[in-house]
Amino acid sequence: MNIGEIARRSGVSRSTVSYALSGKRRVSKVTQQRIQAVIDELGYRPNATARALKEGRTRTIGLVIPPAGRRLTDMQLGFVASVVDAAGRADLDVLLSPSGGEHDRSFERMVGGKRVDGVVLMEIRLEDDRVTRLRQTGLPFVGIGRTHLPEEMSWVDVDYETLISKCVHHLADLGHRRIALVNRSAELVAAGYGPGHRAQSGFARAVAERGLDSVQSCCADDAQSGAACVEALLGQHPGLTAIATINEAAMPGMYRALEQAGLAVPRDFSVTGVAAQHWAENLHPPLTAADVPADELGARAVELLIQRIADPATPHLSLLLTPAISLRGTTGPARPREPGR
Amino acid sequence: MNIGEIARRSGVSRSTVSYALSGKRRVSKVTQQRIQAVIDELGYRPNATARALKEGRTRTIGLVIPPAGRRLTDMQLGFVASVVDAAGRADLDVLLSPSGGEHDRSFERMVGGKRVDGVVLMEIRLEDDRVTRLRQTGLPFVGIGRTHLPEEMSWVDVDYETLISKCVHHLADLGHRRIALVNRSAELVAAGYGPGHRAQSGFARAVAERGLDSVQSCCADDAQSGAACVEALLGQHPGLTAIATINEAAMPGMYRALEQAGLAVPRDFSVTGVAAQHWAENLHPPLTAADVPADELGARAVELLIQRIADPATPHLSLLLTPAISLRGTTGPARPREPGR
DNA sequence: ATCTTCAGTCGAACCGATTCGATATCGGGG
DNA sequence: CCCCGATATCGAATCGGTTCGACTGAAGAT
Repeated sequence: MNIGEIARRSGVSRSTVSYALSGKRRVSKVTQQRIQAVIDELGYRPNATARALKEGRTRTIGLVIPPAGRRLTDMQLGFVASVVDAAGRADLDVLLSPSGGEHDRSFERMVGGKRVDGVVLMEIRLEDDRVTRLRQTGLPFVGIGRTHLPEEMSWVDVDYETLISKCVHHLADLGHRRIALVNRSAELVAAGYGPGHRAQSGFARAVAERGLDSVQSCCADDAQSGAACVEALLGQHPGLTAIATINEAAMPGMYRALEQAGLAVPRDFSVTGVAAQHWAENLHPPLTAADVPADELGARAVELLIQRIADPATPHLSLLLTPAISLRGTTGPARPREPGR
Repeated sequence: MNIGEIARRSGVSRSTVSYALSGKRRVSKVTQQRIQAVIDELGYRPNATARALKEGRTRTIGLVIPPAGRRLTDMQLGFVASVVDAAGRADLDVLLSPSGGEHDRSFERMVGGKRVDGVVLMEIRLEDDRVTRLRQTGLPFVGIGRTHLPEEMSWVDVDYETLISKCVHHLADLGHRRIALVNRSAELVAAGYGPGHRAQSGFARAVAERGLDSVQSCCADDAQSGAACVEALLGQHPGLTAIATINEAAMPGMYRALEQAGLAVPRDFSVTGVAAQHWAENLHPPLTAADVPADELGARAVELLIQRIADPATPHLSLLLTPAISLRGTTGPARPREPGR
């Protein structure tokens, strides 16, 4: 059933039906009603594909998420949920593409085939092939995250560098002298994952400023790895009294390892870092952390994208958030660990 | 840049370019190469929308997820991830629609506008408007979950009824005489959410068979509610020694409440239920539970859907999984609770 | 030399909408 | 009575592909 069928049954031309539907030209009241009656009777809905072809836009945005296999972190889930939600509010559909670096088929279908009007890109690397490709096609896009040349794109991001630095200063203020950074996985950091690198440099800067002893450590995105990582850190660095981390998924395991080592948080050991607000609040005990408002970021990314789609010539905009650290009681004054603990 | 541009630059007709690309008719070697050279030079990719219009299929499937606002459970995330993954392997794109009951705009766009070749429906209710609508349009669909008339649709599902019954029997075998079911949220159950109802009836059946005392309780999908729920249960039912639950998100809170009540699991209190395998394993302590293979279910749903898309006349197929209970040590012999605990 | 066959290519129709210019009809003004 | 303008509607072109039937020319058969 198509617009021609409606036209025939209403005894008018296809263009009249189209105008009746869109209201872009006047249609007489009787005709309008006759057409509407037929439409209601048959339950007609215009074919979105045909409309997209003619109009040159699909009313769909692409959302590029990390590739299959890895589970999304709570923060990433927050991004996805809020992007989908914000898109829905703007009557845009969302096409999902799980794709990492090199030309993924689904990414290429989406971008090359012009299936979407714009793209929200997650988990951006300092050098990112997908950004290159998007720029080359001229398709509007917005990053949740940014490359090493942030002026040349639109993005929203969390200032991991400053935040981790703040965490370190907070710990130093409490008297901690030896602090570890627990980063995301080694592969991710090696691949140039932005937050991983920026956390490293913020951490390095702050420990230098405060003259602290420090350890950097990478950890896969799951609880077991988190536990193993902390266990190793405790064993190898007896003077360690605090951890700052950006690895959400590892946090529960980190707590567990501390508990098993007989270290109470925050009495014997302090933990802080950066996490989605929802995640930090729901950990047990709730984590003192810089609360990333994932929901807001995703919505903002969509706003920027909609703007770029409307006018691709608009200058690049960006939004760098530096949320405050919420004190929830997982950090406390430094207290030397007893040997063996 | 379109196929006409390629044709002009290669000095052939548009149809020849099309045939060169699709291989559906022979094209001479020289022409083939000339066309390919132009395509490579310009980086041409056929427009997916135009192709979809002509072919009458979009090579896209819709995935209907629970509406915005509620966070997805780990199991639901597993479904989403595996559906997206399986679709990608079949070179299908995934269009996301967060929509619950009554005519959501995004659902209507997707289904009414024929934006997809088929739909995977999550979180199905016993009576489900979306199923009605899909059936009416004739669009192929597969449910992850089923209505109260399962013969009339294709679906994959977990046999919550049997599984919860097994959990109860397992607890009864260990000597527990008073058992609570912690269900999903009251609103969800009231709305006719399938697993909620089936868990209720499986529970009721099993406690009747074993002549047990029982309590049924609903609980919102988050840790805090889980804690509150268990606290209330412990207070109101001193004889309670075990819980069976299907509420993943509440589990961490349930553990916490037990701990705070001074009850050790499994020494003083037993917990079991149904959860995504990954989730049960990663809880601390790991939960004795019927392990739902969420990844497999999603993939199977896509397989069924692909089949229905290829031949919509094919009889309905379904897959009801009843995974075994993995003993991970959160259930043990019943032991009377001391008063006040 | 004529007829067949076949490989290779072209032109046109089509998918289902939107949109522009043209046309028909009608009432009112001169 | 004729002309004008407004209103309502129509027909055709268009978006960018795919596909079918027809056409061309050269090779092979008779």
